[in-house]
Amino acid sequence: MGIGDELSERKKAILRALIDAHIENGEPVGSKYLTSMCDIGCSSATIRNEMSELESMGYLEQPHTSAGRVPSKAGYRFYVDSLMQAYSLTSRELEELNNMQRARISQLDKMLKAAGKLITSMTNYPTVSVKPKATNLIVSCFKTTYVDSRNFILSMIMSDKTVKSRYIQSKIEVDEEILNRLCGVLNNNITHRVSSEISLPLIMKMEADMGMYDMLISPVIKCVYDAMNSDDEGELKFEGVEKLLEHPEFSDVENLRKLLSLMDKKEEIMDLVEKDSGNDVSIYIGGEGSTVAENSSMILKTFKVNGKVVGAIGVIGPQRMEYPKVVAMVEYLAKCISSTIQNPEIKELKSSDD
Amino acid sequence: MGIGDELSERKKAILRALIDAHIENGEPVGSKYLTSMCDIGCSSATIRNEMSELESMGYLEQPHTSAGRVPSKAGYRFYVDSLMQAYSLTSRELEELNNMQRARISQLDKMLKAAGKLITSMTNYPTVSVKPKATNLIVSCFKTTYVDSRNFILSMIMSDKTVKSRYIQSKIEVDEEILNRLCGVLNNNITHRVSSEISLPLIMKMEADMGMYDMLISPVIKCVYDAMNSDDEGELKFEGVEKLLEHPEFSDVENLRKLLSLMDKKEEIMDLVEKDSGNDVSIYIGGEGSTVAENSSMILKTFKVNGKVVGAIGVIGPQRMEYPKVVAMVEYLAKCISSTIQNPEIKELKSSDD
DNA sequence: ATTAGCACTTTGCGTTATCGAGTGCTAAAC
DNA sequence: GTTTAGCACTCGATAACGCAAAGTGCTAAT
Repeated sequence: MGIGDELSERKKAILRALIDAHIENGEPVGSKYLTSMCDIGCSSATIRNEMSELESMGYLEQPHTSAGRVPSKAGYRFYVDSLMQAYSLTSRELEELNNMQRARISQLDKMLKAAGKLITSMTNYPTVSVKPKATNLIVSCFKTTYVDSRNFILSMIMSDKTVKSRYIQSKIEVDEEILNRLCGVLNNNITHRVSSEISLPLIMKMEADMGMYDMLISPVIKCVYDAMNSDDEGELKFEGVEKLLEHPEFSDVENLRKLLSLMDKKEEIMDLVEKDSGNDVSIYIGGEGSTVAENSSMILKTFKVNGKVVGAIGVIGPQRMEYPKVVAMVEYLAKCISSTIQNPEIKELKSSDD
Repeated sequence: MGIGDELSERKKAILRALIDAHIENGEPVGSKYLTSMCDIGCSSATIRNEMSELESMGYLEQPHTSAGRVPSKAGYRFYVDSLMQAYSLTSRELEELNNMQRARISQLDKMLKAAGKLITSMTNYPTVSVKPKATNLIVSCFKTTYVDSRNFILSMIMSDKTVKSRYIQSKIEVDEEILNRLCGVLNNNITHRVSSEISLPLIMKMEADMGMYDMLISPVIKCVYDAMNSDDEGELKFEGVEKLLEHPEFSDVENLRKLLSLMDKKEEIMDLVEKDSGNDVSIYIGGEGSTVAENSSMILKTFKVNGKVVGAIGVIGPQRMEYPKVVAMVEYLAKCISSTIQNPEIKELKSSDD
């Protein structure tokens, strides 16, 4: 880190107390207030001097000459990195979080959605959830299932082990044997190919392979295409945006607009997530040059499976955020989600005993 | 209707011109402005008299004594029902709309999402899309597909003809015969039952039926449960909320908060959609007693298949909305979507991972 | 090195005055 | 009888002013 090393213990204590106070009541904090509320063993004059130095070091800012101090971006940065005290979840909160975990939803999106709702309701900040684009999604195996002479199911086991199914109503009569043949043709020609490789000649070859049943190919190919490309885009979702309005910093619509500009920055956020180490909760303090707007912050936890990012969840809010609490909750829920997606088969089989 | 019948043609013309003007520039409209801009053949004094009457009839309101008039809720109501002129889409707009239609996405959710993005970008209002809860979703047929000795796919054809699939990793070795047996047990015991009917005794009976393979039942049942309940909730999504900030009425956060309270009124909106005739675009002018907040409006078009509501799409915004344009666009897109879902060549609405 | 005391600065707020837009009303004109 | 011109009136918006409160920075004393 290095940042903040030059600070004396007293400066750190003052900075911490000041930011805590500011987070709590939202107003600039003055020297008098600090002396009365916290027991740093010195008078307001001393604190004034210290604050003045903290300001010239870049950790604090003064809205105007005769106001108290407010944390700067660097101040918040140092606070979240080294200063803030871990929040320990109350038993009431733990209970709520565990309730959600007990629901044991099997699909990542649903899990993220449920977690998002929970975090939003518990913190009063909107949740952001990210699902990165599934790059190079390919079908590793086709299966057909006969339903009746006009209907069958096409199941595709994708390279990421998910299954996609399509119910297909056929124009011509089919039977199990024809479906097996179709399945074979698909497996021979399409598996292990990315969607751009499905060329017209290839399609024609498959139609030829199907002989008099060539009509089956075209609707099926359409489904395959659809399935391969459906996740391609990646998703960025916000839940509970309305909660922002309860925070006083957003009574100025301009602030709100700046923060919500995030909603249009899908690509940038995907990048952030992609680059994230994933080991820990990341805190982005907004400001110039950053994806997150001035006066805003984003807290994100990404999930990796086999070293690949498969999703992320977190909250957005004003820079003046209850970091300790939010971090604790995101961390806890993330741990639950991680353990669920890390070893899914165990989960599936274990669910009997609860 | 009846409402507005007592209005002379001149009153109607004045009301229409006034609302048009107000929608355009957002400010209270005075008599002078009306005479100069529109050619109703009379002077400002006459218009003043007419406006005064329109006000006492409830169609107009005066923010304060010395301001122009503003449409009341009833005024807007009458305007959208009878007064406003149809907006004809420009060729540029039609082109954009058709582009989207050409993409021909097969799944309703995806289609709604794409349509929503388009409407939002073309109108600058947020889109709302609704998917009602799938009531009494039951499995009408189970199919199993063998992958290898440790893995198989469970496909469920639901009562609404959609297919859901789950990829299951088994703790014990399986083969096609065992899977067929599992499939039979499931079909015998679960099909045509709603999820609440899947009781513990039933599960135990199925485990008994499976003999030494009873361990398979529990993970499978969990998937079944999951599938039956996954759509149960219904969905209410908002896209492009940030667009609201560009409209001056929302520089007062209070207005924004009121409008966005919709985001928490899932049930009420579902109700509205459920009760909607579905024949036409519905315009909800907000106000007391209504789900939609004061000063806000919602435009919705619902889709029915076989007389059952399967979804809805529309926009929300300030009461001062460009109704003609928005209605035209929603109507057009809705027509496209309807025709696509009415005759689905390939019917697929849900797969295991999206 | 710390602190008490004080002058200084700046915001917020309430008061007042002025301006302008738009109405309602009355009396004249069509 | 309907329409119109003219005018007094009302009310919000804006700016100017002064005052009080909060908080600082600095100086001098501890």
